[in-house]
Amino acid sequence: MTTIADVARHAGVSVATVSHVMNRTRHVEPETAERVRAAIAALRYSPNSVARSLRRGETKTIGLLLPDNSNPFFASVARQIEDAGFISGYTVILCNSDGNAEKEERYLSVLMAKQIDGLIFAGSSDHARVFARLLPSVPAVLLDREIQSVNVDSVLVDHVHGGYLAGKHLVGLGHRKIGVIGGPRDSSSSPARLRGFVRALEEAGLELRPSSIVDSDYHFAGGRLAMEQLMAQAPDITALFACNDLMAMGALTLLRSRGLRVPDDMSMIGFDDIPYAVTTWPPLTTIAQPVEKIGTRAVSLLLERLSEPEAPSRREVLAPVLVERESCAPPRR
Amino acid sequence: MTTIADVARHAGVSVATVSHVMNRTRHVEPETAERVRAAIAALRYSPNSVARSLRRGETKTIGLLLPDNSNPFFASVARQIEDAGFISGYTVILCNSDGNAEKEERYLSVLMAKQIDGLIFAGSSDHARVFARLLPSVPAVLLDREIQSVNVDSVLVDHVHGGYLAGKHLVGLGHRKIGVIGGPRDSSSSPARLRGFVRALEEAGLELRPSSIVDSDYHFAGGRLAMEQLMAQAPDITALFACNDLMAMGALTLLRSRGLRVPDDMSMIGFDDIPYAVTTWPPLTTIAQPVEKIGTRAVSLLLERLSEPEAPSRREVLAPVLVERESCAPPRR
DNA sequence: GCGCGACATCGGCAATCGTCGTCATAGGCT
DNA sequence: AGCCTATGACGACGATTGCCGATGTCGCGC
Repeated sequence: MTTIADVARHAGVSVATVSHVMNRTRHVEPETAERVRAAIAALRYSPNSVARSLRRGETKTIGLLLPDNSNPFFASVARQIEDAGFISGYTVILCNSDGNAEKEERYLSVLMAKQIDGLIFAGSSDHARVFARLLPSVPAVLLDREIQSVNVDSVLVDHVHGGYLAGKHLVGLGHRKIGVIGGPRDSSSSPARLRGFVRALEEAGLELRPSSIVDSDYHFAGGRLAMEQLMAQAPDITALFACNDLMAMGALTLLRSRGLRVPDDMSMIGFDDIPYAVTTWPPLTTIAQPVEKIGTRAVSLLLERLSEPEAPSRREVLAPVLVERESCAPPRR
Repeated sequence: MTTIADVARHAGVSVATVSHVMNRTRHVEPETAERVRAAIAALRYSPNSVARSLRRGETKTIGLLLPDNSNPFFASVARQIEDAGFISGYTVILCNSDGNAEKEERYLSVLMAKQIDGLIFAGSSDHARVFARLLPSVPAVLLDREIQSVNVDSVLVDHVHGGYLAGKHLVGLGHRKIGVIGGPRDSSSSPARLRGFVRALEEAGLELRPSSIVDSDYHFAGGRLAMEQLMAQAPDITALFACNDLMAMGALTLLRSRGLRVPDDMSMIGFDDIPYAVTTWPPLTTIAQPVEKIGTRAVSLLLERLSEPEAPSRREVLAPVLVERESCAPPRR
């Protein structure tokens, strides 16, 4: 390891001068500066960020804590965040909590110990506890959650509106008996999507019978299972709203194995617009979350807070949009 | 920020004692230790990892540099690596290079400056340069690449064998005219897969006509396009080998839009076994890469090297396996 | 034209960030 | 006296930065 002292010696100046040359933090005689730069190049010196962080009190690192980076939705968000962060000179530490509160807490402790400059947190279920203890001590941006606290901003998606769009679309096509596959009850998103969906039905004078809704887990296999149960409970439905695309895809598979065709026998709409929604047959009509925006806005909010720690906390609400593909049609019966 | 000195003061001992209590690095009178622990708890003290890293010369951090974490294959690998690393007390810095050599180099510099303890690198194309300059200075594990160098291990998948399995499977079903959609020529994997595939054909006395192979880019849209071109160039093929699942899925979509049915009119086999391969209709027969193994083995190799820096470098070859689903059948004509 | 003080320019010393490990020391025991 | 045992003091680790000192430049008054 070559250090700044080696460079200083090699260039015949003090370490202070080397530091000032690197950081352009005060004027240095051009000739001297050149000598320093030559020494840096000759020794292939690269400053030790750990030492720098200790001294400066900032690590140029942000923590990204989410349930599962292999879920395509989070994968995209993570990608956006990593990109946006890197452009601004920040590096991202990736953490997968599986939505497990205990894991979240462990990760948070590690991240705090590592002195991250900021945190982007996609919590899953109930973690008010975690928040209360740890969050306010580091600038943070919450995804799809909010708490009232200094230092914590939120990027939210208007799930209620998304659900409403989904309902409106199906109702508009003429469907009257509609089934639903819900996500986890303790997620922030699924209940909201449902709420909006129900409102759309009500506006059309329809109601959602308890028998035509089955809760599941946001996964492919779960969607398949839920669809099976739904067929048994509510065989007369002509359309389906799945609270995310993965479950919609699972449901699609089940329908096909039963010889039912989409959209002829059953219309189907999902939520998220993951990249694989175009991959099914028929391509899935869905409510798109603005993934790129979520990531880039989260980073922006975080960076702005870093530069202005005392600003009032902000919540940014992004609008989902309906993406019509080919899995919805008017009912035949 | 509370520091070890605050704890020492609060407990009425020296900082050395506090440190030794935390790290169990020398005997401390139980009573004193208890007092120290109480102080730690009372002050909610957590040691500053940055200072610790500077002092100890290790950061408990590994860098993960890959083309794109939103590609489902890499997403899964990243997940495995993050999990395995965390269990052993390591934290992961995520970097996306897009396979761009310049970006790779920039990321590597940053990672080195941050004093990562080790690197897991899924390089994409030509980066001998990058390697030569930077790699040997940090313990590293290469995914799907190898270079001869101390300090660098490799986890490889036997792509040749995978391609061979694919070819064998199609030939075994009776196909004689087979099309291929290739990946990027400069990737490490695609040419190898092709090589194995061709060997399987040759063993059956078949040859791969140049007109029945189209190169693409490993993406969904690329696969769709390639399939279109292939239909024009080689309309008589009865089966297709796509060098990855995403392209297979694209091809599938195109076939469907042309009114062709899989596997009745065209058999199709992919490569990777991404989670969405079960999601298509029909579910995709494919050559599975052992994703979990890739991640966990990479971490193991890295940790072993960290504990034994001078050990001879190792290459670990993992075997892909055929996963039969429903996209292949004997030819009808 | 000369002498002197004010001021700008440039570089080095040393303190500092928080932790850990080595060496030193005080006390109690045999 | 000699030897443990338990703990404390202190100097790295590598970089940044406030402060001071040395040198050079300039202007002014006589």
